Amino acid sequence: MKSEPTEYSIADLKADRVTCWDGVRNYQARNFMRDAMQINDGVFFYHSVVEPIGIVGEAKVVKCGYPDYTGWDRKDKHYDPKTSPANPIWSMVDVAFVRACGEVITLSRLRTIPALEKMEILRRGSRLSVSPVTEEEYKTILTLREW
DNA sequence: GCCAACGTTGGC
DNA sequence: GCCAACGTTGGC
Repeated sequence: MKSEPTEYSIADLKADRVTCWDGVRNYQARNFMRDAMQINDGVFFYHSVVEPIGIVGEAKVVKCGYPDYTGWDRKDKHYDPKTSPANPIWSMVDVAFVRACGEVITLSRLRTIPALEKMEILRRGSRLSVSPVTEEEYKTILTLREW
């Protein structure tokens, strides 16, 4: 799960302990949250845009896909007039903090790992803010450092 | 700050 | 239903 740390960082998640992953307004990313993510699924928290870019921690799913109610909140920055309580379009999950990396696992390092070659987030032009990680990729990333 | 890649919109 | 125009994302 990708986030710009100026918006929401791993430190924020650590402080909050649990957060709802609201504001995703992309259908593919929504589908992963709505249809695929299950309770206790592991999640890597990725900081984008701000240096150093990369994986900064681990979280887990504690609540499965449910309507993102910020979509029909006119005051919310992710307000979307197309959605409503009667017609919920967007979904979110809740994730809980698990642990932070002592040091960021940088994007440039991830790109050097052959086992991660096909990972969605490393695909050229990938812009999905929520993307799948295979079990093998997950285990590989866990070996990259002390957690 | 640039720009490639991608998703969305809307005219036809 | 096509596709040009536009807006956004995000690495560099």
